[in-house]
Amino acid sequence: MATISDIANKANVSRSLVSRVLNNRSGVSPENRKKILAAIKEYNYKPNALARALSNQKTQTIGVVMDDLCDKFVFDLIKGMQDTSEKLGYNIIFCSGRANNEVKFRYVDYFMQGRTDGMIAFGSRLSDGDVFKEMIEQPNPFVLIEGYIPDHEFNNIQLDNVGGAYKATKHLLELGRKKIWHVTGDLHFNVSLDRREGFLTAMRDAHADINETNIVCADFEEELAYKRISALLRDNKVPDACFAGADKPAYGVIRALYENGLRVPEDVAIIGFDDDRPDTFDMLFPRLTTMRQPLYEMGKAGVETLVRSIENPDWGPTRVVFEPELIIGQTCP
Amino acid sequence: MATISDIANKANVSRSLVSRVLNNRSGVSPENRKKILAAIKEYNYKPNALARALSNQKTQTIGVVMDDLCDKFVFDLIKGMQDTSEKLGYNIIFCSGRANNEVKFRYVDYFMQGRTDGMIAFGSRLSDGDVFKEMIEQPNPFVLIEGYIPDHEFNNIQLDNVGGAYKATKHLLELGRKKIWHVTGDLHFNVSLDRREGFLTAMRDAHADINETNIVCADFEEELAYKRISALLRDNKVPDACFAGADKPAYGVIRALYENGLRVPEDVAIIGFDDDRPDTFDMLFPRLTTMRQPLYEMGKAGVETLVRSIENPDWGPTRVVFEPELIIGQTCP
DNA sequence: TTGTAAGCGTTATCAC
DNA sequence: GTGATAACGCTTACAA
Repeated sequence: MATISDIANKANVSRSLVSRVLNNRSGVSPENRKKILAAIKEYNYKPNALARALSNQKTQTIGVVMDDLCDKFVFDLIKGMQDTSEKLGYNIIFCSGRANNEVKFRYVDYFMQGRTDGMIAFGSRLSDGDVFKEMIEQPNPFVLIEGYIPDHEFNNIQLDNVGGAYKATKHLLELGRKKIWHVTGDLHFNVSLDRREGFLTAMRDAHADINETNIVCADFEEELAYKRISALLRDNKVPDACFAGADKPAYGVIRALYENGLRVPEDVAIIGFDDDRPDTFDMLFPRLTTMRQPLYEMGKAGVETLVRSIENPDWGPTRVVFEPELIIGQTCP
Repeated sequence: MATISDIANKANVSRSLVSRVLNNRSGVSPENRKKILAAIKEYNYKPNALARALSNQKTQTIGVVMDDLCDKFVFDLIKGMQDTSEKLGYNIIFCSGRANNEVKFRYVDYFMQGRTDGMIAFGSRLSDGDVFKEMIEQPNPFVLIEGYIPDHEFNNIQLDNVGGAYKATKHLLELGRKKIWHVTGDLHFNVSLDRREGFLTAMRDAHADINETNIVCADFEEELAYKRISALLRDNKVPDACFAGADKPAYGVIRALYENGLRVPEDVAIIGFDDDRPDTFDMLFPRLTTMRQPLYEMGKAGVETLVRSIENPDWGPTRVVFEPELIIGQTCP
């Protein structure tokens, strides 16, 4: 690999002059500039980014650690982060812990060891707490999206999951439904706990009869929701509405209801969460009523917050909370 | 940020000793090792990876440029690359050009400027040719998956798209079907051209009547395939089989057929390509017969090939071609 | 076992 | 306009 010294030698000038040309600075005679550019071209020379970053103390890069890169649910988040970092002049690179804490630790460290100007972590597994604490104890700028740590101040982008679940449940109650079930997501995730809490609060606030309520856990899985709800229906238990903590299980619920001769939304109203639509066959199913999560905007806010921290270290920690929006589909009357 | 000098001062030793401790090398007295470890802990010190890489001339990192990170089709590819780089002791980071050539160029450069030990690019847009040529002209190790450049030798992981399409078409012919249509993917992608070529060759080899054949382009889109096939059916043209250059359009074809009262597979047999299943509702549709692309293995091979090039620069360029596998579903009789 | 000094490829300061 | 020289943070002969 050619270095700046090779170019300097070839052009018979000092490295400083080459550096100036590379950085488009003035103070180089036209002849020298020409010679230098020629040498750069001849050697197909590219400045070494590591050396540059070491000297500048700036990588112009944002690192993102995802819980899992392979989940179509996070596409909009990724797009929001990409578009925004693009606009703000930062490179953005992604990696994922594959739902494995040890790997996640490694990548947090990886980014923090000077390779990026700051990092963003996404996820809300309860077990992420350790990883997040690691981030708090080091000096690089960072932003947590979705995840949080109690009793600490840091850059944080959140969705109001409790409030969203409350709103969804209230919507069902206002439709006159009484026997409302709740299918939770994986309870190892904070979002699931929060949504359950919002559901219960709304029920209590409305003095709804919790005796008729069944809460089942479905791990965000369509199939599991299908099985658990089917089992309840076989017991001759029947709700008149169901709030699912995510869209995938909501679809499982619908399938179980169909197979038991129940109509949606006439017999049972359904609300999901996330606005995470199936990628094909939209057309053959009722469009799900759901709480939309503004993922694109959350990604955008994450990058903006991070860049502000990078470029203006004196800004205090920023917390942004987004509100989920009720998307009216065809599964509520 | 604490540096190695800070630790050395704190522990009252030289930087070399600290370096030895950091790299788990012998030649440090127990007392000094202890003092050094204490200082590291106290300062929460992390060695700067850039400085280290600059000195070592090794980043222990693989960079991957995807055409688009936000496409669930590439999940298995990503997993294959992640698992394999994990096993081989490399960090792996991803970025995507968002189907934008200029951005893709930037990220190829980004990785090549010393930030990674080598890189992998995935994609087969015809317009990628320029980006790929850029890669050929620089000295860092790299692997192209799916993409290729005529008349050049380099590390390349390929799927035999021509052969796969040939096999798929032959399968339909052997079922006794004669009026076979082909729905292509986006023709700005090499894979689409190759699959069309395989289709045509198989038809010619079987002396099938091409007059009855309709070839329509569907850009990998379910909806577009639906529209174009619907239009043909309205013209009272009816096939007895259809080979789709991807699974998404295959589903669009099925929908159009259903709406026109045609049964699958009785009236029309369907084969897709990619084994790219819809994420929900599998159960309500006939399982598609398709040509499976071993994406996980391709990702694995990509990383293995790259690491071999990195660690053994004398190895010549390696080309690996995978064969698609016919997956029997319910859309062929 | 320990420390000095040179080197990795840049940038920036400051004489000339 | 130009070129030494030091600095960025780390590794590694080599000498002590």
